[in-house]
Amino acid sequence: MKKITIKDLAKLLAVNPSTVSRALKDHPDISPEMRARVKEVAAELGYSPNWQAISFRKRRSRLIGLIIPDMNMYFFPPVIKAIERRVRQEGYNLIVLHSNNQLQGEKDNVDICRHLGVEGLLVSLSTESENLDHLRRFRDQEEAPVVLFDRVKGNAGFPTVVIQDEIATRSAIKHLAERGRKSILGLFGDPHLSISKARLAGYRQALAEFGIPAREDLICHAYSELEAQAAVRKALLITPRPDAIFAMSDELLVGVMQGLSESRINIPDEIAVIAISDGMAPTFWNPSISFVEHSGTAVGATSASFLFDLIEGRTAEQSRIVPTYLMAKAST
Amino acid sequence: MKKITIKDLAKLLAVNPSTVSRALKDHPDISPEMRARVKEVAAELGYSPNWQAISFRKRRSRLIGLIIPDMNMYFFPPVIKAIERRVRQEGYNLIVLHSNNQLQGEKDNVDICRHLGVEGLLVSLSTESENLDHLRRFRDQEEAPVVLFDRVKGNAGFPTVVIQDEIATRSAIKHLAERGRKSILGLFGDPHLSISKARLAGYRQALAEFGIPAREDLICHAYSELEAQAAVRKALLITPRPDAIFAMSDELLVGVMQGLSESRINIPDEIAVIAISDGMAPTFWNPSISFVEHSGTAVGATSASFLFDLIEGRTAEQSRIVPTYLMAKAST
DNA sequence: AACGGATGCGCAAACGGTTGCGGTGGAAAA
DNA sequence: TTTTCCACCGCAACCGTTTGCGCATCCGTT
Repeated sequence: MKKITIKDLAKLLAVNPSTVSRALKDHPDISPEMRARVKEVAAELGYSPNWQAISFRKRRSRLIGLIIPDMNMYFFPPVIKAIERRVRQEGYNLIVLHSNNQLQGEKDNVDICRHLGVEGLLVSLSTESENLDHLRRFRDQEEAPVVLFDRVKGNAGFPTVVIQDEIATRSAIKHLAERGRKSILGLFGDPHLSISKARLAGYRQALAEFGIPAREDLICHAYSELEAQAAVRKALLITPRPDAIFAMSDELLVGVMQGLSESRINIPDEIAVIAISDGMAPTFWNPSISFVEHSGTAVGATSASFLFDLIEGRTAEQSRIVPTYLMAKAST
Repeated sequence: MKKITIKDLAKLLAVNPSTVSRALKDHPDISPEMRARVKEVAAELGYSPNWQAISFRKRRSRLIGLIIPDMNMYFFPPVIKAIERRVRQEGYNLIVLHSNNQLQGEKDNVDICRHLGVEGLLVSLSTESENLDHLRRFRDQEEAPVVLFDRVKGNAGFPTVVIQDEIATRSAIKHLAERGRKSILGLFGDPHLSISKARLAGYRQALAEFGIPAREDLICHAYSELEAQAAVRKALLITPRPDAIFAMSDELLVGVMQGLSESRINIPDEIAVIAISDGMAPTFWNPSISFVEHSGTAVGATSASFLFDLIEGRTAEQSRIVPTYLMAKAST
């Protein structure tokens, strides 16, 4: 089945292709009657513009690149969904790429995006991404904006979208402190990540604020569920035993719960649990886990909107902050 | 920064663009010396071919469309990751679209794919997709293959990728029966889905095989975690109480566990639990849940490979089956 | 010496749509 | 009646790459 083109329409209507082109987009140079005729025939034959020809001619790909470190089940699914939605709203299309948490993978992905001529890049950094020159090169050579979200690097000269990491952590710790918890195990992710740093800072800050002495043996960094589980196992041996646990992410929360349920410790009587979470995982257990909501949907939507504002030159902001809310459940 | 083109190279080398084009792809008409010269200059100036021009000229988009009903956190993340990997291996790019479990969304997505000129379509159907004419039209008009995976419709004339639904279910029920469980609550998804039908069939079949009378009050269809939770709640009131639960998916398993932990029933002493799962969720609880592995990674990789085999005309198969394995844990 | 074939490159059209500019015709203004 | 002006449409170039074909040049064969 041969695709029908503007030239075909022009031949049928005995007019010039340029007239058809203009008529289809309501150019004022074309009479209303002609516009109607053209559109009628176009609709009849089911004409649909050749996307490749347009993006070639206009030198616009209408593509947005999304690079994520890894497709974990907790945070990125709603992010992707929200971004895809927003991107399509703007008439663009989304290319999703995984860096597998490796710098090389991230560089490769940037090259793919450059090759495809994407008009904007949304990046959640890999844990190896100390140096961001590959992104700078992309931004400068392609003259396309790059927005960092969630896993960002501060002061790197890129616009960023994050949650109020310190505040979110602080409100979680405050919640625990108000309930009389005094030795709070803090579980944080890769210490290279800015979110880990910020959340740890919030943790320390809150402890100080509520007069709880900070104990280094209650601060753990874990890279996976298993490591979080091991950290909890170890922490439970400390005397006196911690009376609360804070997990900075869903992944770590899962590890925490695995570690706790092993030793049949009662929540919240013996130990309270709170996390920063999208809100899904905390419902897996009984009692439900209290959490500070870190909405992937909100982060995704905000990042995409930010990117389009930059593409259109509508803003010069350096960062946007997604608010978080404390959701108290039975675990605290 | 102006992008450098073949014409630029040609001007610099004082040759014809066609020569440059051929030299870059080692066309035998071009002498080895010329090839070397061209490639050297190209590398020096960092020439990278204009993707839009190529896909326009060759009438090939090198795009694959992936339409999923909804981005749930359980099954699709590994599927997407595997597909993206495979697609990129073949030098293609992936467009991910969500139908939001609605027929209209699915149709819209197919139109987007048609418009983008995708060369193949991977579809996991929405629950509303009884009629598949929109996919048939796409396949016939675009002359591009369509592969249905996981949420498929049998006998619809499309190549499909599924797991051995009956066998997987049967092995789960067999596992329970061998452990002396006799009243097994079966939780299934939307009855319109072919996977629900097949798994229910496997359930009935296994019961018959192991001499357990089928009881309609132990068969439930749930559309969400909440509904699964409610179904469990209700089933626990039946006397005698069921001594096992089978959940056909991760989502339902979560609901089951929520329902069970409410009433503090001991697993596996009072009730055994088994599910068909990707393998992640079953580790959330203690004891770990036994499951029949339904690997999203395997389904994704198989689907993508199948699609490329069809694109290249390397196969005329009607379906591919992904094997499943019983993973016995402490819950049974 | 004439011929045939291979080798190596250039020419130009083509893909589908867009766009600056130019031209025609008719109505209004002079 | 002539001039001006605008509404409406056509002409042709152009985007970057590919490709069929043609045309030299050179080598080996008869």
